[in-house]
Order: sequence, then C-alpha cells, then structure tokens
Amino acid sequence: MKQQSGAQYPFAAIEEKWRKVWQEKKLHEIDLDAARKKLYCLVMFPYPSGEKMHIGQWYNYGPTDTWARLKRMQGYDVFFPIGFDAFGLPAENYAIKHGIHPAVSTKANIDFFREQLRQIGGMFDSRAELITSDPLYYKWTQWIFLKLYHNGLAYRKEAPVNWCPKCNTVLANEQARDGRCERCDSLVTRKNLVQWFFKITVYADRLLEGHNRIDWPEKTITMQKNWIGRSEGSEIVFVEEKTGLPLPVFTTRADTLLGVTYLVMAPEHSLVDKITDTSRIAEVNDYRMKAQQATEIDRLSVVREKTGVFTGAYAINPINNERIPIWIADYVLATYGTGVVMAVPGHDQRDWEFSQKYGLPIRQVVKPRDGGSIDLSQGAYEEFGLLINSGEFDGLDSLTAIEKINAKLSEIGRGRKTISYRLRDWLISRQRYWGAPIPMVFCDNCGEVPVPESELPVLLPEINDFRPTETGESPLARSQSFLYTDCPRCKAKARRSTETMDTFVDSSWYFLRYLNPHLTDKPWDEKRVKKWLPVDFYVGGAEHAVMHLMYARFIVKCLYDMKLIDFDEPFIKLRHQGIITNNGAKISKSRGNVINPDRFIERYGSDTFRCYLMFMGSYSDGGDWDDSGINGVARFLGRIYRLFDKYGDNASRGMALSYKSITSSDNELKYCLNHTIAKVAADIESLDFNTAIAAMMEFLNVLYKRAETGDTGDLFDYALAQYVKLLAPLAPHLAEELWSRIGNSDSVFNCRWPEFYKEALILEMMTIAVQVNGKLRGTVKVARTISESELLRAAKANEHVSRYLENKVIIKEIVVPGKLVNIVVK
RNA sequence: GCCGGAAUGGCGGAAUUGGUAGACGCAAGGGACUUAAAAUCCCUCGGAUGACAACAUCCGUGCCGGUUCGAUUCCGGCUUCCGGCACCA
Repeated sequence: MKQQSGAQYPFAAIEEKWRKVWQEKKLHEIDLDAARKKLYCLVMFPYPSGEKMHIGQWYNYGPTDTWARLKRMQGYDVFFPIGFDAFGLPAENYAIKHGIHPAVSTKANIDFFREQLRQIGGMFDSRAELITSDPLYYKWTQWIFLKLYHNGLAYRKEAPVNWCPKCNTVLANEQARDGRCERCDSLVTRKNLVQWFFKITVYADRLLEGHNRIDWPEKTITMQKNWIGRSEGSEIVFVEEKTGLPLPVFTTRADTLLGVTYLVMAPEHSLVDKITDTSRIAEVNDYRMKAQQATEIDRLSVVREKTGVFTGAYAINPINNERIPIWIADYVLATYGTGVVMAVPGHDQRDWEFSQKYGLPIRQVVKPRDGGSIDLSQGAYEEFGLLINSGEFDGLDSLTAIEKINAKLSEIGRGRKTISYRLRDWLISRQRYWGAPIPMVFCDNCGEVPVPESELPVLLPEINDFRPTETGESPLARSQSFLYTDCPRCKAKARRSTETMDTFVDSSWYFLRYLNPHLTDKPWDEKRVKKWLPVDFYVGGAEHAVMHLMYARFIVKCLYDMKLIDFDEPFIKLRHQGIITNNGAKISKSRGNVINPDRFIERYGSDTFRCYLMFMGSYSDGGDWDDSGINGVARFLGRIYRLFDKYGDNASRGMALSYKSITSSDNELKYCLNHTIAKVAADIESLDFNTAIAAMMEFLNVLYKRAETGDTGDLFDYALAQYVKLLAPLAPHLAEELWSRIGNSDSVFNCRWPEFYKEALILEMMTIAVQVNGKLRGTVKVARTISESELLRAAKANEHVSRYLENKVIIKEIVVPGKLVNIVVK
C-alpha cells in the first residue's frame, strides 16, 4: 500500500493565530489576589543592550516557559513575569556607538525584545512588565538607597577604585576580572575618588548562614562562600617603637608569633608616613609611587618576584618584646585584614621568599608532630606541628598554642580572636549617565543631605552629551539645572550628587515590583508580596553567582531587618542554564559570532526552535551551537501534525473516554502511555528537557506503529488525546492547534495534566538478562510472577546460555528481581 | 598553584540506588514512491575477526590499577578540557 505523505505542517499560520487568541483571551493573565496555589517562577530579565535577543536569551526563556506551562497544567497558579534591566553600561555603550540617546535606543531595543519574547510564545503576564529605567521604577530604587542611608548602610568614602580608562568608569571588583574591564577588556588602573558604598560586609555572616536554607546549586553556594572568604584568626597588636603607634596584624597562625622576624605593611597603608624614619623617606616614597603605578600588568604575572623596602622603623613583639624591623611590600594587600602582616619566614612561603631576597632572619618555631626533620633552607614549613623556640609555649600543639597565645594576648590587652573577610563593601556609584541618580545633595552649610522621599524621583536629566567625561566626573554634572538645587534642609544653594547607581541595585529588588509595577505611591504591594514571595523557582546564568545573586540576597536582608518584608532569602530554589557557545567560543558581539534566532524561527517556527534548544542536550550543561540536528525536531513536530491530520477523529473520540473504562490487551501501549505521562512531567520538572522530548518521540513511534497495523481502538484514541496534553508545555502553539482541532473550545493550558496509572507500568511479561560470569549471554522472556527457581531453570535452558554451562561447576547464582540472572561457573 | 565539574559511536547525547552500554535524534549508506526533485516511508549503522547468510567470537564508556558475581556508575593514582579563585597573611 502506498504511504501517504500527508499535509504539510503550517507552523507560521498556527503560531501567529494562537498568539493572537492567547492575547485576546488574556490566557496568561492570572488573578494574583485570588490565586490559591501560588508558584512564582522567575527568569532573570534581559538587558536590552543590542537590537535583538541572542540565542542565549532564547535558551533562557523558551525552556523556562515550558517548565512554567507544565506547572500551570499541574494546577498551580503560576506567576511568570518578564521585564527589562534597561539601565547600565551595555545599553549606554550601545547608544554611544550608534550615536543615539540611550533613552531612545533602549526603548527601540525593548520593542524588538518584546516582539521576540512574544514569538517564543511565553506565558508572560504583560501587565507585570517593568523597565528599570522608567522613572516609575527607579523612583523606588532611589527610595531603597535612602532606606539604606537612613539605616547607616550607605556611606561615602575616598577609595582607590578600579578605573577603566576606556569606559571612563569605576568598576566593582567583580567587574574587574583578571585586572581587565569586564566589558571592554582594557587593563584596569587605580584612581582615588569619593565613592558611595553599601555595607554588605556587615551581612557577611548572615549571607553565609542563609546558604543553609536555600536550594541552590552547590557550586554557586561555594562560589559565594569563597567570595565572602570568612577566615578565623587573631588580631595581634605590635607597637611601633618611636611613635608608640599600635600596628595590629591579622593572622590565622598565632602559634607562629615567636617566629616573627619582621613586619610588612601595605605600601598604601596610612601609617607608613608616620613611622618611616627620615633617613628612609626618599626610598620609601619612591617605592610607594612605583607600587601605585605598577598596576595590574605586574599583578597578573604568574611568578612575580616579591619586592619591598625597609622603613627604618622597628616594632615590638607583644609576647617577647623583641625588636623587629618594619618593611613595606606590595605583596601585602591594603584591603585585607589590617594591611599589616607579621612575617614568619620559617612557616609562610611568601614571607620565606621575601626573606631570601632581602636577607632577613628565619626562625623555626614549629616542628613536625611525627618528629621528622625539616629543612628551612628549601622553603617554609607551613603545616601545623609542635612548638619550639617559643618559651612557655614550647611543646604545645599548634592548635592548642593558638588558643593559649590568644588567651595571653587578651590578658595583656594586646590581641584577640577575630574574623576576617575577603568580601568588601559594595561600591555602588558610577560616573555614568545611564542609571538611577543617587538621591543626595551636598550643601555648604549642612553637608551631605538626603533628598526627602516626597521629592523622589530625582529625574535623570535629558542631556545631549551623555558620554563619560575624561576627568572621571559624571556627565550629569554637565546639566546645570540638574546639578544646582536647593538644600532640602536649609534651602541654600546646593549641588546634587551626580553619580548614578550600579545597575545591580536595580536588579536587587525587581522581583518585588513585578507583582504590581504600576504603583505610584509605594515600591510594592505589601499584601501581594506577603503572599507571593519569596520566589519559588529562579532560573538564570551562572555568571551571576557572586554579583546579582549576592546583592539581591543582601538587599532583601536589609529590607527584612527594616521590617519592610517578612522573608530574608529571595530565591528558594535556583538553577542555572548552561551556556551556548559557537565553535566552542563564547558568543559575543565583539567576537562577531552572534547567532540570530530569527532565521530559524522563520524557517522552522518557534515551537521547533524551542524544542530543538531543549533537545540539543542537557539544559544545565549548555553546549556548542550546531543547527544540523534541527531537521530532526522539525520532522518530529511534522509527524505529530500529520498523525493528527489523519487520525483527528480518533483523538476526538478519545477525548470522551475515561482510561478506566477502556478494555484493551495492548499492554505495550498502556505502558508507553502511562510511562510517558510520568516521565515527561518528571523530566521537565528537573529541567531534563532532552529526555522528555525523547520520550515523546518514542511514544509517537509507538502510536505510528499502531496506526500502520490498524490497531486503533479505544486505547489508541485515548492515547492520542493525552498526547496533545503532554505536548503542550513543549510545543505550545502546535498543541493548542491540535487541541482545538479535536474539538475543544477551551485552551489546552486550562486542562489538567493527565494522571498516570501505576498498574500499567507493571508488565505481565518481562525480559530478563542472563549472564554467565558477568557476561551477557542471552535473554529470557518470562512471566512477572515467575519464581526464582523457575527463572533459573528457564535461564539455564536458554540455548545461548546452556553451552556456557556445559562441563562447568556452578559456584553461585545471582538473581536480581525483574532485571537479570548471573550464573557464576568454574 | 588551590577549589569545583566533565571525558561514552562520525556528531549531539541516553543509561532511577552498581545490573542487557549506546535510548532518542543528526549525519551517512541502501531501498520504496516520483518523469525528476523536494517531502514522506522502510532497512542498515561502536570496532575487529570468521561466514553466502541469519549468526558467532573477542574488544569497547579518557589512561593505569583496585573492590565486586557484575563497574559508564564506587575507591586510589594519572591525563586532558571547562568553570571559579588566585600573594587573603
């Protein structure tokens, strides 16, 4: 018989049609106040820095929509909002490059993005859309700044900052990766500026504690822990001999205190001037100049020789009153610990290297616990051990010695146990135009004055020249009408703060705003926030592990402490999608290897493209982009379409049937139907989209086999109807079309995910593998109820097996119920 | 250097707590249909050896070793790749 090829799958018409219907019927608008089984599913919002969404963004939003749709069909009230992280450097750089004002280019780009998001067919609630560059939004970003300010969590100080000479802007440590600007790859230099900071360091321990209460990838939590870098140790106060100035050091090895042979200060340390001996001033200043200039180029070199100079000053060891020289060296960081290190060349490799170069003495104060010998001329001995040359502490184990020495220092008021962190305060000011202005005023009489809440928002001035200035001053200063204002307190002439806020401030609270982004008199709807937050499921790139994801947690903890919200962790469950590369290289505009999804949508349709992204491989691993397999997914959807084109009437009949009323001996189809229902749900839930689609393909193959053999009874009809529901989260447009064609007037997304019947998964006959000495020799098909002895007899009788048993002695017989038999012979 | 993760056919990738390795696809080859092409459908498809053939035997999940009746899975030691951190005292 001739095989009919059937109708072509008219995806373009179908997809456009249903997107319109969904919009008209407001299918994706949910009643936030009436919802009973809330599920807040959030995906990191895009920053519209280019004209179009790239493939990575599609990869973020398509599969996540599939997840959200499944949850909806499982009976949850799913809130799945999307918005635009529109402020910030990428958007501004795009505007500068194209000579368009960022307000204009951002709006145009958002329009493109919105259309593309619509093409995905995502169930985004359009009423919840927010744009962080909208005054209606950033008014409340400024409000949050003021809240932090009034609670002592925002402050200003002069600080050496990472400065990108090309972007003309300050960079956060997180943005100055490998000493290079995250955006433009220029080498970062240092510059002293007065900057605004948020006191995230105050929350270091709270941020660590919260890790125990969230379901996040282990890797992400580890990265945050490393970033916070909590380290327990001691603060020990040395005293400078001439001036009597205290010089506290931080160490984790108080047990080596008697092995200290000199101190080293960071070149930038503020006391260097005060202690340096007059005879050494020239040399010290010269070194400090060089250290400041010797920027990141040197820092990057892998094997960098340590350098330093002697200050001419001496310090006194608080335990034995020994007089030791004070040096400065740039291997000591000004920003960690106290900026002063007690050097123990015998037991710290860095100090050892320094001592070798400058001929400083080495003293052993720890010996191995096992009595073995060590050779300090080869390098430092950094292990814990037993103390020697340490007076009253001799013979103690390092761990005990740390306790005893801490106690003694405490007693004499010269030290204490303390904790040091790698985490620094969050530098939030940017000398850039495209951001939320910091709502502060500087008055000659009153000093630093916060803008009153009633005067928010401080509008971003509409200026023509929005490019950064070379002096480092913000371009906002170019606007006289913005810059000069009246002091809110004394009404005298005053100047506004001209910096804008880091965009990570904008994205640290947006999930609160989604629930009602149109509110004008408050930042969020408390009632809805109480009901909907925290976010149940958050999906986004792993590149945000230490920035966005930590800042958002910090801001939420601040708001919690101010009693403005009643939860202190914003994202209960977090998962990352993998990265799509192009020929193994990261996709970026600068590399010119951007993949535009549009041509695939045009050629294959949105459903096919979405399914292909999900089918390509593991979602959390990502992978290299290769379009050669997309045909297979297009064929798959085409086959579904044609099956229903031909057997639509059967599916319609199947709609009216209930599973329990069907009598059929087709156990294979029963199994397949029920197994697929369970598997697709479980796999989508755990983001294993690829295997969910594979299961749907297998199910389809089974259905086709039934169609070919004419075995199309009630069970087949019923299975067809269920198939549409299973398809719905994966290919929403096609499923909705088929659902309508088989006689439904309501959306498939308003029906419930089918139940599966466990009993169908238990097959009467099963195939058991038979091994001899662990090697597969054959299989036997037996009844499920077979006894162990009967199974063994059947296994041994199998012709492929029996010949391996001839003239052998059976030593052992292993039976794994339902799986296999292994016969061990000799 | 330190901390994670990974390595499976020509390719992307499957493989619930150790239990039939290679599901599902792609590509390729052969065939059907067609004037032809596209589309569609069917068959083969990890490697080696033997046979006309169905088939049989051996090898095979980065490398070496171990535990086990049995290892892609567990343990020890390497190699390579990816991600993160990198003078943090």
